[in-house]
Amino acid sequence: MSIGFQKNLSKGTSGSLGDQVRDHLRIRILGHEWEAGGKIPGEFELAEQYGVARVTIRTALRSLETQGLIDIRHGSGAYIADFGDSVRAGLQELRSITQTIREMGHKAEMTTRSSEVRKATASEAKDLQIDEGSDVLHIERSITADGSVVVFSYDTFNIAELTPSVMKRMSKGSVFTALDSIRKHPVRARAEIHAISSKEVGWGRDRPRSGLYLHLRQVHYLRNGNPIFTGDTYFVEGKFQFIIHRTV
Amino acid sequence: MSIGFQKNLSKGTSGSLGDQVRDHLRIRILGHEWEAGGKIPGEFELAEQYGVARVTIRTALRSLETQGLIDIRHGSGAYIADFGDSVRAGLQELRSITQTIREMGHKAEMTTRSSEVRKATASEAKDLQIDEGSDVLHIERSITADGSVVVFSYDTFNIAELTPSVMKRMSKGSVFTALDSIRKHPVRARAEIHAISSKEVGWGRDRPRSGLYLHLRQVHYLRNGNPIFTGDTYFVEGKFQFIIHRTV
DNA sequence: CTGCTCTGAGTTGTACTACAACTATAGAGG
DNA sequence: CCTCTATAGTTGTAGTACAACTCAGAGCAG
Repeated sequence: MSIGFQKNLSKGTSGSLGDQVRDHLRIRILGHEWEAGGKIPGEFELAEQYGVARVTIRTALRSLETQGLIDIRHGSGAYIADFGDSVRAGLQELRSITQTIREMGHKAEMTTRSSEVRKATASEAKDLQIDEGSDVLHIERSITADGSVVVFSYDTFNIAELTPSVMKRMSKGSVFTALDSIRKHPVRARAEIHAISSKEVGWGRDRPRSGLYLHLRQVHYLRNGNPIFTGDTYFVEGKFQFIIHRTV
Repeated sequence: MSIGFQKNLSKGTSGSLGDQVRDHLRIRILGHEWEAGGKIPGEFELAEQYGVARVTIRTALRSLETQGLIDIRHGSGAYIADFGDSVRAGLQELRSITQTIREMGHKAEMTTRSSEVRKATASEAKDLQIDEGSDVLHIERSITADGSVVVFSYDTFNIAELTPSVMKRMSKGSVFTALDSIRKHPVRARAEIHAISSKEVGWGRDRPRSGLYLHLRQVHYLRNGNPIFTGDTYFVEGKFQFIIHRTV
């Protein structure tokens, strides 16, 4: 039985066949199609399901193994890595925060505090690989899960990579889906992680008393290696469970 | 020209050929054999260098791409991801802390504060998938880089997986190299990340004033899926630069 | 000379086949 | 009941072939 793969998913997915299969398999895994520790179908059967060659399945599985989602055992099969439900909030997967919150079963809302075009600072120019003083778009937002603030973010975009319509979109919804519409979806990010205790970060009456945050200083890159935007994201400690899967 | 691969590296490496090639290529990449953004040899040439099939090279490259070390472009080649030097401290790579410190060019020292066999708590028993009250080995250590404390760690091992000689080794050197000697090297870890401000964590006169730590709550797993040890690792904020590469 | 299109060599992506290496299970034999 | 062995099933590696894509250079039009 074929899944009718390319036709069903040609809109939402992109990249090579192997990448499409990987993304589709990830959805099936996170959707609990197989129980934790359970065995997924063999490579031959998956190849038949998707209507692709076994080598294509293998590239997808290899990627999922490196991400820690599955465990491939020679001569036996591929098994769902037993990490419990928390796998969904994997830090190393570059995904929309709001979307992640929603997939965990909570209600996510985003509020834009300010959005302005200004000149790049020295640090921003260096990260974005542009000249100091070039125009950048700076956005300050907060994200809530089930009504309580979990994230404060300060993002700065290289305006040369954007279009006016995208800039408008970003104030309303997810940054990632907005960038997706002009095929400028970042495929890679480099993040520095810090613990910080500060009263200066958040705003509003819902700002946490403790002032304790997990701070991600990020630079997002396109497939061609160019940086598209940089930002400081502050996760309110205790409100957002951060999981990371470490592999050899 | 062949690298004489299997012979040179059969001691230090393990796993499939693809894993060995991946590990060797990672060393070459981190050793700056190619400049950032530069192109590495083609798959055919690498296959010839290592004396393996192209499909084996591809599995290794695919893994390195998922880890964010390289960027593969269809019809063009594989390029070194331009992240600067900081790639060496990648959080998602499961490696010895002391070894990571040394590779960054600093002097690493480890001090064991205490090492005792006791009964597992409920939480430890759950993480290690053993019965509550089973014997576990609990070790408290601190790690310094260039003389200043960067890490306090509290680790708890499932004693059933250990041998007496390994337990002695672990008090002296790296946990990972000790476990390697009995082929119980963890291949995967699940870590929760927290920001914490506490005076209770560290000890000694070098304990940081701020009490601000990046807290990793980890469970380490063997290839067969069994947990081998769990632990709380506290990184002194500001002393250790944490980098994470996020990919789609 | 400048700028454009097109061609072609080079590279990665996918398909197919074949066999080696390994695993897990069932069954024979003690 | 236990141990060993045979065997079917699965992943790992090799080899070949071609498709899809990239990039630089040749060639042409202006």
